Amino acid sequence: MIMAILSKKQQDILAFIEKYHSQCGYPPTLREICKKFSISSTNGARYHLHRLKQMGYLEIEPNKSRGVKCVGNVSQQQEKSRSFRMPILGSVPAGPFDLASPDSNEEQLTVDPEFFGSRKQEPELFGLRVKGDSMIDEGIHDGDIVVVRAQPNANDGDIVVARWEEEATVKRFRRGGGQIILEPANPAYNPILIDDHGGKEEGQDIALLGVVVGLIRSM
Amino acid sequence: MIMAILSKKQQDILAFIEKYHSQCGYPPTLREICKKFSISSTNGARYHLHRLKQMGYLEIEPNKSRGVKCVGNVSQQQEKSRSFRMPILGSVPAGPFDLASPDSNEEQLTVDPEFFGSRKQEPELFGLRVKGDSMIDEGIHDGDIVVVRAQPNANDGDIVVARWEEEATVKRFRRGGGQIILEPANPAYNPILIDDHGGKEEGQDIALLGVVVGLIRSM
DNA sequence: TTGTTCATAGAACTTATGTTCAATAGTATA
DNA sequence: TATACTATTGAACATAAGTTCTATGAACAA
Repeated sequence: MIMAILSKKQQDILAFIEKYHSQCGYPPTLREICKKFSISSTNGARYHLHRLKQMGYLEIEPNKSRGVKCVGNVSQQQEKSRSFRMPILGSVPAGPFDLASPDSNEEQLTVDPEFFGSRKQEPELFGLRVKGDSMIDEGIHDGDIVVVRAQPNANDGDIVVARWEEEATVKRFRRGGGQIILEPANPAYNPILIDDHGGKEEGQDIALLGVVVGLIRSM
Repeated sequence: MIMAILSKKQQDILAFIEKYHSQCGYPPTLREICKKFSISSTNGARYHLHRLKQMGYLEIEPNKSRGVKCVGNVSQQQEKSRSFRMPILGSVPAGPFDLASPDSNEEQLTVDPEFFGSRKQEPELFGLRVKGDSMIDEGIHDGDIVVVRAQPNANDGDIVVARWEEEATVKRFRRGGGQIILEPANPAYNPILIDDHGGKEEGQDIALLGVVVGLIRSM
C-alpha cells in the first residue's frame, strides 16, 4: 500500500489517537479530537479521520463509538510478537504437557521466540530448570533454564528433553544401530540406551518432550 | 486490596472484557456485554460491572462510552513491565556506551529484566555476543550472548565485561594485593593483571563496562 | 413467616457520539 | 475566470450508550 505524505496536522491527529489510546485504553471520540485540536465541529474531526482512513492510516467502524483504530501500529504489534511469556515447568507431569492452558501460579519468563528460531508464539516453547551437571560439557549448568520447543521427535545429535523414570532429563539424542541413545555431556555419567522400534519414541517408559533450542541463565 | 472471590459469571464477564479489549482495541459497551451473556437489560450488565468495580476489579469512567477498564490487567501491564528489548552490542565503541538512544539498526533481543535481577528496564541492561572460549569453564561459550548490567564497578568474583585493548572481553574480576586481575575460565588463557590505583578501574587502557548478570544462548 | 440480598427484567430518560446536509473561504489548477 | 480540491463551520439528526427507577422471583438467614 502506497501511503501518501501526511501533513503536519494529519500526523498530529494520528499521533494523538495513538497516544490517547495507549493512555486511556480506548480510542478518542470525535468530540475529544475536536477539543484537542480546537476544531469547532465534529465534522471537522470526522473529515480528517475519513481522509486518513482513505489513505490507509486508520480503520473506522461505522456507527460505533470510539471505533477508530490506527493501522500498522508497529511499536505495539512488533514488540508483542517478539515477546512471549514462556512457562517454566518445574516438575514433569505424567501425561503430556498442557502448554495451551498456562497456570497462573507457575513461573514464567519473557523470551524472544524469534531468537530461538520459533515463529509461532503460542504454546510451542517452554522452559525447564536443569538439575545436575550431566550436560556440563555443553555449557548447560545446574540451575540453568533450557528453552524447549515441544515436539515428539528429534534428529540425531539434537539436545532433547525426555521424560525418563518420572523425571525430565536433558540429554543429547542419538539414533542408530537399532537403538536410541540419550547421551550425557559429562564423562561421569552413563548414556541411557533404549531399543528403537521405529515409530514412536516410547520404548521403556520414555517420552520425548521436545528439543532444546536455547538456554537462559541468571547469575 | 483484598479481593472477594468471584462467581463464575463474574469471572466470565471480566474475561470477556479483557478479551474484547485485546481484540478490538477498545472495551465493550453495556449492550455488547448484554448480548454476549444474554442479558436482556442493560441494567443487568451495569449491575455486574458496578459490582466488579466495588470489588476493585474494574475502573469505570461515568458517562463515558466504553469507559470500563480492567484493573490489574496482568496480561498486559505486567507483561509489558517484564519485557525489555535489550540492545545487543556488536563492536565496542571507544567511549562509554550510549544505551539511552538505541539504534534501530542494531540487533535487539527481548528479555525479562526481572529474571536478571534488574528492576528498572530502561537502559541498564545490554547484551554482548561472546567471542572465543576463554570463559568456557563457566559455561560461557563462543557465540553466547551475555546479559550485562552496565556499571563502572564490580565486586571481587563478579564476571564482568571490560574494554581491553579496544575489545570487549568477558572475564572474572578479582581484586586484591594492590592489583586487579581479569581471570579467564580456561586454563589455556592467561589472566590480565592491572595495577589497582584505588578509585577508577582505568589503569592501563582498561574500562569496566558492566557486570554479567545472565546468559542467553540459541542452539 | 418476614426480611434481605442477589440477579435480572422493562421502560423511560439523558447524554454521548457518529452522521448528514448545507455553506464558506482559501488555494491551487486548468 | 472558472473549476476543483482542501479545510473548516454550523446545525440538525439518528442512534449508541450510560443512567435511573421500579418491579419480580429465587435463595437464604433471622
